[in-house]
Amino acid sequence: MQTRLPVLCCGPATKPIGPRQAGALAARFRALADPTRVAIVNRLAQGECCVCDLNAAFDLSQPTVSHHLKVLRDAGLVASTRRGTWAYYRLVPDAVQQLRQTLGG
Amino acid sequence: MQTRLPVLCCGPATKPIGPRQAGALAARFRALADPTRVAIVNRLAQGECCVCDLNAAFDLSQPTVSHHLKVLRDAGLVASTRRGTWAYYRLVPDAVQQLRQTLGG
DNA sequence: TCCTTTCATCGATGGACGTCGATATGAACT
DNA sequence: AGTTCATATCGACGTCCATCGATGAAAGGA
Repeated sequence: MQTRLPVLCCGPATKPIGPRQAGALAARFRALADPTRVAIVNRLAQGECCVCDLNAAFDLSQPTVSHHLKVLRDAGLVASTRRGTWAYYRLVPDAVQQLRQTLGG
Repeated sequence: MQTRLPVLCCGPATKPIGPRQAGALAARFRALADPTRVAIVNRLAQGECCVCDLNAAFDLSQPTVSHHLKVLRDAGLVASTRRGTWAYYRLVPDAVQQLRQTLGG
């Protein structure tokens, strides 16, 4: 897609970004702007996980957890696979790394 | 403060985080969950900047820009210094780097 | 002291978000 | 088909947020 990312922190070659890129970056950061979603991402960082485990872990209603998973999916931070009855979620490493590079990696 | 940070992405030693840490991390990410604030941080990454320049740059009302600066200040991502009539804002590199490490540094 | 400039704060408003119960979808098993 | 379990979607409600105009506070100059 794009070879270089704009950097938000103090690299030696910091470049200005336009409104579109700022909006795209903000949308991704917004997906992490909720404690439940941060915890979900942290959990998925330990490996693939099915929704039923997440439902049991977070003391929230099942629709609420499903909603947060959708937000993370729409942001491209996680992906899901249906295997039989259960749906398994996993991190999308490239997306997380892209955010990290944005912060000055 | 703390020697090690929880990591949200695919490091080899990813550790689970508690609700408090998840809330603190989400609060910081929320400070970046707005296009204007992402653009402000990107602008400050190029060096110190006074508020009047930011007001001119973002086509928003002066109170709105001031509000965003306060959000970033409360999150610890930027700091300000008053010199004479003008207030100068700058990035807090440690805070940004901390977020970066959270994403898998 | 009065005026101007710069920035922060206040109060209000419209829209977005997190949460839930109810319901729909979809897969496995009898 | 009918039943049960696992997820997703829908609709509603309360709260938070971005934005604005108006106002306050602080500094410098006439």
